[in-house]
Amino acid sequence: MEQLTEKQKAIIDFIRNIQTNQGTPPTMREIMKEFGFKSIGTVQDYLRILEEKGYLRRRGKFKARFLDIVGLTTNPVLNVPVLGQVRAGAPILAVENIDGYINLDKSLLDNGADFALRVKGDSMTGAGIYEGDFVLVRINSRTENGEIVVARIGEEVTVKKIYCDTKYRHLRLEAANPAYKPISDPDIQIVGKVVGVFRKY
Amino acid sequence: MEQLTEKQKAIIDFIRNIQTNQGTPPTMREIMKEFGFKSIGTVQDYLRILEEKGYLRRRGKFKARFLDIVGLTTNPVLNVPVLGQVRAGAPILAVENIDGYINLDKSLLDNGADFALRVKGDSMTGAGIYEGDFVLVRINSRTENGEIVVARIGEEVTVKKIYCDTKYRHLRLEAANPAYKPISDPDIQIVGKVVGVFRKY
DNA sequence: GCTTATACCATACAAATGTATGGTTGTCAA
DNA sequence: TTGACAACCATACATTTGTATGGTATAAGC
Repeated sequence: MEQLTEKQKAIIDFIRNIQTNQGTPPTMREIMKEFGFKSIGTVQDYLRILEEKGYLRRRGKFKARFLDIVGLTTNPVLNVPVLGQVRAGAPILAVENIDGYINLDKSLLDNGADFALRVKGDSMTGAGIYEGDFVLVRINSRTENGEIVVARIGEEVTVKKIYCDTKYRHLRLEAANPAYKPISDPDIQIVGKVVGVFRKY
Repeated sequence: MEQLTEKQKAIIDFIRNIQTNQGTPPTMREIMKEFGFKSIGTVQDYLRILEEKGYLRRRGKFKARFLDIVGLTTNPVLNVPVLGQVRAGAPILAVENIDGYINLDKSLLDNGADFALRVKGDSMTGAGIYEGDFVLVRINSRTENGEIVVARIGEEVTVKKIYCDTKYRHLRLEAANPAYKPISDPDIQIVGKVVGVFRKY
């Protein structure tokens, strides 16, 4: 694709932003206002150039808001619930456990996620998961030895590495922090596999 | 929510369909055509009813293609470019450096992000940032000592902790991995501050 | 010097699109 | 039978929005 100047790039970024945020592209006059142009002709020039360079397409003549950004992945967005405190007895995804929702680009995850969980404690710092991080969890995904999972023991929900002691036929949870001991409780219930982590600074 | 008749439901389904498929809602006359109405007034009636019943909203008067389907409204989404290889000389956000785009829920970040970068190497594992992680970066944000930043030295772009040696009046980059030595290059250029991390398993 | 490209401005006009107003017909409940 | 409501039609008009045309200034390249 041909080079764009700074200004040209700013224009196409603006169009892309409006498109994704309000679900419809801007009009030429809206672009004009945004960039402080005093003439609509200026915008016409930019759009013509962007079209010639292959970054834009127009669908039909005289159509309002019919700019198409070439290559704009209208990425499917995943809407996952964020779990708060989990109450005893209640199923993990019960409405009363849900704290809110976040959106995530599907392309960030291979197979989607069923919920998110805010991490408490420092038991997984050795694996790069810190207190306050969001972990994204896929329920009922097949897990391998050593993978990071969300498990439930009674009303406690934790993030740990899972191991299966085939000899004794029970599950073992291990922290990624030497300060914590492995857990081998017969009541361990694997909720799902951690498929992503998000941290905010 | 109030009940809809068959026809009313068909209308809103059509609007939803057009919105998701072509990225912009239909005009009233397009709706008219689709359903074979002979008068624009018919569509006006339907839209009024759907608005009264709470299934539709209009943004502004006399605006083209500004129907909003209630409930389809996704949270504000940030569309950030993902940087690939950075070429020498080129400004960091030059089009040729951009590998693609990802969408992120705005609520995940306090002040937005300007671009994302795929992490290379293991120099920040001590801070929970691993090879392959995406870091989200805000350009020109004020940085404090010890914060994680993206810096540029020539055509190399790295993620490190930043420190200002006031005594010697120069910047120092430190890895979060004892295997790496601090960098004190006069050409260090701070690109932005790391405001988020995302990792996929 | 000439051409080309970028980056603007100004204005008139055409087409699309939303709005306002006032109808008709049929059904169903009070 | 009256009234409310859904489901239409018709037309004039206001406003937005895209198009067309013709400018100016500056810098780069031949």
